[in-house]
Amino acid sequence: MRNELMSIMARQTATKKQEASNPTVILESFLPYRLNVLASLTSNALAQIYAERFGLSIPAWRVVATLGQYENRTARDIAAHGVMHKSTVSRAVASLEQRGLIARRSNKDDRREELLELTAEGREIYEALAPEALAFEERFVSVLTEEEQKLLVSLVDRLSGHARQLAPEGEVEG
Amino acid sequence: MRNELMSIMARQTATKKQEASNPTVILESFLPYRLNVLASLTSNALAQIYAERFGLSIPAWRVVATLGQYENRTARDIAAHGVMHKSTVSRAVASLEQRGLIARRSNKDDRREELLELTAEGREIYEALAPEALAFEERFVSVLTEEEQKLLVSLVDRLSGHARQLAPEGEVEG
DNA sequence: ATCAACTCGTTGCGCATGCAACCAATATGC
DNA sequence: GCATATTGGTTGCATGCGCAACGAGTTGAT
Repeated sequence: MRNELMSIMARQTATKKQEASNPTVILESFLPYRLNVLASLTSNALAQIYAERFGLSIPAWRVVATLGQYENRTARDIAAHGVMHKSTVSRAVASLEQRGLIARRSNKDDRREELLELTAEGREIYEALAPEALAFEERFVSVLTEEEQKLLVSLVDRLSGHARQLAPEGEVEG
Repeated sequence: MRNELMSIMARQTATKKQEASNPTVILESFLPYRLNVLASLTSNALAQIYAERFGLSIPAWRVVATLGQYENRTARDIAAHGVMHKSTVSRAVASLEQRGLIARRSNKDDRREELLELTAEGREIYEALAPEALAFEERFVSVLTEEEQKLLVSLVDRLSGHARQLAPEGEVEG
């Protein structure tokens, strides 16, 4: 069962021979690398949809997607959930507001934070975008069985939870 | 079994109610999103190791890691394998060469491409880095059983292979 | 009530990134 | 053989990013 990545790299079978004292990172099975590569592949592909068709950056799409699913949420929530820097979210929010796709109303109980929500126009875009995103995902995961898909999500869940714990408190969202 | 991500977002159980005509992307089970978040978490954590301790950027680390595993490879190979833009790799290679960590020799058979390899100093850094990277990975995946780890890699394999096919030819590496 | 510590969000700055144009070398068509 | 297309790699440019500093609001201690 030949796989793609091997075929790219392994012109000869020229993998460095392993000496006991010199551990080698095998990129093909090194999860941080593999996960990043896979994430890039999916990001790039998905980004085409919402960039070309709707003029949204990745952070902007995430804000819209979050507010599409949760009626309202703060910038901080969105940043933490998506492991984005707060300045990234701030700028995405600013541009979406300027385009009239989202609105902010400051929370009476804590006037530092502002609750964000989609405008009617914003929701229109979301409702155009969501089916495309779901269709993309479906194509993307179609190589896996239903069971495998669920399994994958649960593995990713557990890894993400664990990774968040490993990350020192402040480091993730700046 | 409460999970981390839910606890961040689900203050109330305020998920938008689903109407038949308005599909909603559930971010918690939307794989492109989840994979990117997980990749960010691991990248950020790993990056601390090779940035702070060895002054390497992510692309630079990838070049070093590739040449540590495969004796020599071209910039193009490295870019394609890691789904990086060729200009990103070009600059990483330039800086590594300037620091004396890698060397290039142009291929006699095709003088457009240059084979890259670690210098002695480069290999020293690799050999210091590799065990740390492996130790990090071990901690990272320690929430999974051995079987689950293998399973995950194989799922990622299949998804990556499939995603590479979906990506229009030129789009991935510019 | 006051002051320090903390939090949400914004912004100036420097740097890295992707894009597109480019050069040199090779491959392809005629 | 010659012109054209393609490929590996570099670079100028504009954009986006993370960082760190900041303002405004809140919390907690005294």
